[in-house]
Formats: sequence, structure tokens, C-alpha cells
Amino acid sequence: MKSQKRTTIYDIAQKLSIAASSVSRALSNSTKVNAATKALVLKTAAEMNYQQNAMASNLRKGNNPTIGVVVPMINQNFFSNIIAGLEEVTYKKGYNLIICQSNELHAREVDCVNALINQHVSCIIISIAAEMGPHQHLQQVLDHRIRLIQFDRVVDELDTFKVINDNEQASYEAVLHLVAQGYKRIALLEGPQDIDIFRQRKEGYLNALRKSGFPILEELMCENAWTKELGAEATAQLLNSPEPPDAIFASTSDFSALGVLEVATDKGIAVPEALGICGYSNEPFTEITSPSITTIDQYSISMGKTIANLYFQDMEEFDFNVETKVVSIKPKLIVRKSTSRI
Amino acid sequence: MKSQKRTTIYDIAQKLSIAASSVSRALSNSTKVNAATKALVLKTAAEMNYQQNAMASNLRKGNNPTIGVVVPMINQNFFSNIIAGLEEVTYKKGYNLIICQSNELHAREVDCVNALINQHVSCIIISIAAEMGPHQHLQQVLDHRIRLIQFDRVVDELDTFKVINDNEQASYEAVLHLVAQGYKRIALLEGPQDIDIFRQRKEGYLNALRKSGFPILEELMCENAWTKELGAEATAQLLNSPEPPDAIFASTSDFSALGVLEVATDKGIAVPEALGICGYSNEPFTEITSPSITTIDQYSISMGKTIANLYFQDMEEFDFNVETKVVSIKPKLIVRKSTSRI
DNA sequence: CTGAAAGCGCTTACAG
DNA sequence: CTGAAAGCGCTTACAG
Repeated sequence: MKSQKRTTIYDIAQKLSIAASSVSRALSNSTKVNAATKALVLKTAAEMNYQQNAMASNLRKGNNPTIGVVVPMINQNFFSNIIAGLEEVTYKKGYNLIICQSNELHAREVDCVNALINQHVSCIIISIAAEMGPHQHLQQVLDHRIRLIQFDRVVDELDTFKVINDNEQASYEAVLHLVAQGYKRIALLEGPQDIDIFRQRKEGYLNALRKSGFPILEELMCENAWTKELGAEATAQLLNSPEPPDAIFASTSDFSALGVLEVATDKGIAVPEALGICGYSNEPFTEITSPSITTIDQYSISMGKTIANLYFQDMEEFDFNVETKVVSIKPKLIVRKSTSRI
Repeated sequence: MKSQKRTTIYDIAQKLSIAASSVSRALSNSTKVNAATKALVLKTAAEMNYQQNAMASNLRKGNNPTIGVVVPMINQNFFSNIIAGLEEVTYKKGYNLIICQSNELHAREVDCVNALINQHVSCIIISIAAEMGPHQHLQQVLDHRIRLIQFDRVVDELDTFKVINDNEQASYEAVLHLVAQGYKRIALLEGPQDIDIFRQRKEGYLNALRKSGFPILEELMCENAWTKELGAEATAQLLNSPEPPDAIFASTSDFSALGVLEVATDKGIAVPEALGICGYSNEPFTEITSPSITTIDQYSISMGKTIANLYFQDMEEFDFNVETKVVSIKPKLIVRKSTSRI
């Protein structure tokens, strides 16, 4: 038992005195096999506790029904929802999912991608780490004829499928909502501007100001305020300035918005009456703060499903429309109490 | 380019007019190879964009440095933290992680386990689905000489490594804390009693009542109150009863505790003065409700690391102490405002 | 419908 | 240090 090897197709063949190829055919449910033989093989395989060796099978067949996923952080709501969505679709197709996290580090992202290339996965699905670097590793994926799908944080120059949120439009609508609620001095907490999604969100903010005939004021835009702590710091500065804002759009995340809310509460500033707050991501907690926080839902689970479906569609369709390489999902503004003062 | 095959060890060998075995040795950094040859091979491999085929290598070596993980839900805080912890350790060891989710369904759990056996993973790490069934699939894992580590929700009868929380002790301490705060009628929201962790938590509750000389009252124990909605329902009933409780221990989850808090708030019942509330899991939101919710932290990330280390320790040590097959992690009571009335 | 043979891409004793 | 050969466990043309 201890050093016993797993039973192979040959063990079954030997036991039944037939050829290994027949066993293989019986097991793979081929039509070119006698029904009686097939039944016997199946029965014997079960008795001998046979389980196929997927490595051998995949090697021989030259394909590996496995998709590699590289995300910055597995345990972040957005990404774990993406993974859950992916898994739901790939499971039904009999695909496995290999998960890696870059921890927002470029070097680690490169490592993960290389490991996945070695694994001969059929597809790599990736959201780029915050610490950016050259993207030869992604070009490598393509060179090795592995499909590549980028999502959320993508490298524009690379000609791959991209599934993104329409960050600009979502931000635009969020800011217009603030304007409609009568806020006049709307501040922006920005994320690192070398990351595309944060640039887009800023663009949406600027467009909404222009559209509303509001001035664009440098002093109302705070860089790199993308954690709760940094959001709180930026807020403290904003609120202490001679002309403080009457609304803050924490475009980076709900965590940042939470920082804003805590500082406002500490200072006894009424939300939403004296200060409107809007976050980004629709983290579960935004519903239960007091007041609840207006935010933007990214449909992360369904985004995961969309990504996976894109791969299978691309695999299965003959003339997949190359024009539709970028799928943009429109996020939804969720209006809650933190901005409802009318 | 389009139908080009990936370069193999043979392509390199041919180009350099040496044997494939030498290429293999050079690539695997063997000592039995001339330094000059090795350098040449490495250079050529890079030029030819060579990447090893892990399937072939693993098949030949008869081992697959991959760990399969089966969890009920990937996108639940506890589990995604476990996975993050696992990944941190396995990444450093050069192992891959294949992730599956059972969606709390037994049939799907069986599917996942079988797929992982086929993959010849080295180890399967699992937390059992809520919908329980026979566990032959787990016995199969053992029969196929794959290591099995159970965590959190485990099957007791199976002789495998188990990494669990000391649920009983944690519940015991939580209830003693409620007693110390002067609460006299402490209700329990239970989870399904066929799941071990929920039985253990109930046991801790009962022990604490006995220890405190409190009566055990059936009318204060509510079955299957393990979601926010069910928690809210149970709470409404409890608070409408002739002798309502003055504290509720939502032993199932913080979500359940949140349901309690919402009902209490709706009814205008002061928390913690008139009603104490304690949850379980230390979900991020417990910190930011008003009042913040007392709960129990399960150290999920470090639990993930512990699990992974257990595997590697078992692999590497010669005489691993078989006695230590169950690792019990003591969760920590986090006292917050929802129970602090003294 | 069945069998014998080749081969997926690698690694590793075995000689030299 | 290097090469020729065998084999990991499977699948698939090729004959029959």
C-alpha cells in the first residue's frame, strides 16, 4: 500500500488481456469500441480504483484545459469576486484554474506569468500590479501562443482582449450626481496616475466639472489618496484649507471614502448636509456605515463570468469578431445617504 | 508564427549539435555538465525563447508540485484570506495552487476532488461543504497517496492533518465576557448542527453558562440563524418574546450579528446598554458599524500559512510527529462597543 | 472493432 | 563531462 503505484491503463489492459489502446478508447467514450468491451473496462477501472493521469493525457493531446489567473491580491473583494465568477464558468467547461497573486509587485508578476507559461495553460487572465514595469512577460505569453485576457488594470499597447470598467463614464456620472445634489466645490481623491483606471476616473471627474461649468481647481485634487489612511490624511488637509470642499469623490476606493467619513465624523461635520461623500467599488461595508456611502458597483462577479466566456467564445467560434476585443462594462452608481441631501 | 510549435529541448540540442540529455542537464543546473556547455545552452535557450514544458517534466519525474484547494466559496472573506495565506507560502516553494469552489454543494465538492486527483496534485486542502454527504471522495484522495489536509470544517473520522480553530474555547470566552459585562439572559444564534464548527461553538456557549451558574434555556437558542436575514428573523422573535434576552451571541457569523444589530436599531433598543451583541469572524465591517461589533478573529491569513507549512514540514521531515495531526488555532476575542457597557 | 507502434517533452540511470 | 536509450502514462493514426 505504501509504495504502491497508481493503476494505469496498462494495468487494466493486462488484467483483461486486451490492448492498452482499447482501454483508452473505452475510457474516453470513443464510438469505435465494442459496447461489451467498454462496459467491462469501465467496471474493471472502477474496481481497480483507476483515475486518469491528466498530465500524461494533456501532454499527449498537446493541450491543457487550464486557465492561469494573476491578480494583485486574492483577498480583495473585487478580485475574489472576479475569481468566483471565473470559476463558475470554467468549472462547467471542465477547466481548472491556477491562481497566483502578484502582491502588487512587478517582479512577482513576472514570476507568476512564467510559471503559467511553463504549465502550458491555455489562457492567462491578468490584472496588472500597481508597481509597473516593462511588459515583455506579457509579450512572451503571446509569443508562446497562449491566449491573454487583461482586465481592470490593463496595458493599453498590448493587442489582447481587455475587459474593463468604463471608469471614465462612471466617474462622470458620480460627479454629475454630486452637482445635481447642489454640491459646489467637489474635491477628488486620486489614485496613482500611472495606473490607467485612476487616470480614467480623473478624466471623468474633469469632464463632469467642465460639463457643469465648474472651474477646475488644482487645490481640490489630491494625489495618491488610495487607502483609508491616505484618504483620511488628504481629507484633513482639504477640510483645514481656507475654502474647504463641500463634497469629496474618493475615486480610488471605498476604503478611501471610509477615511473621509471618519475624519468628517471626528470633526463634527454633517454628512451629507455639509459634506457629500462618494466612494468606488461598492464594498459590502458601504451599505452599513452611518450614513451609508454612495458608491459605484463594478459587477465584479459577472465581470469574471464575462471574461471566462470571452475565452470560450474565442476558442469555439470560427470567425470571432476581432473588433470586439475590448469589452467595457458600465458600472452602476449606487446612491446612498452620504450624498442625498435633497 | 501562427502554427509554430514551442521550442523544445531537442530544438536546442539540434542547433548546438549536442545531445538532448546535455541540454536537459544544463537547463536543470546539474553539476555534471561543463560550464561552457551550460552557458551556451542557457544563452541559446533564451534566444530561442525556450520555456520548459512542466507537464512533461512532472510526468517524467512522477511528481507535480501543485496543491489543490477546495473551499465552499472563494469570495468569502475567511476563505479568500486562507487562500492568500496559502499562496504566500506555496509561491516561495515554487508550488502552484489550483483553486476550486464547491458552492457548498456535496456533488460539486466530489467533482472538484476527482479533478484534482486526476491532476496528480501533491496535496489537497479542503474545507467541507455545508451540504454534507458520504466522504468516499476524501478516502479516494488518501488511496491515491495524495496528502490531504482538512481545515475549519472537517470530517472527524478521517485520519488526516486538520487545522481548526478552537471554536469551543473561543465561544466559551465570548460568553464569559458577556457575563462579565453583566448580561443575564444570553441568547445563542446557532448554525446547522450537522457541521462540526457550529456544534463546537454551541458547546462553548453551554459550558460558559454552566460555569457561570446560569440556567440553560431552550427558548434562548435559535437554530439555523446563519445569514443576516435569518439572524434578523430570529432576533425579531427573541425580542418579541415575554422574557427577551439582554444579549445575543451570533455564533454563526458577523453577518448574523449584523442582522441582530439592524433589528435592534429599528426597534430603538440601545446597544450595548439594553442589548449586547457578539458576532464571529471579525469581518472588516464589524469595525465600522455603529456601534462597532464585538467579534472573534480567526487569524485566517496566518491559518492559511500554517496549513501550507504543515504540508512542507510533512514532506521534508523524516520522522514527522504523527501525534500532532490536529493543529488548533486559538481565535481571539475582539471586544468592541456592542458589548462594552461597563 | 481491435492491436501494435509511435510519440507528446522531458529526465535519468547506464555506459563510456 | 557527454551520448544513446528507455520510459513517465497516455492517445491516435495506421493496419488489419
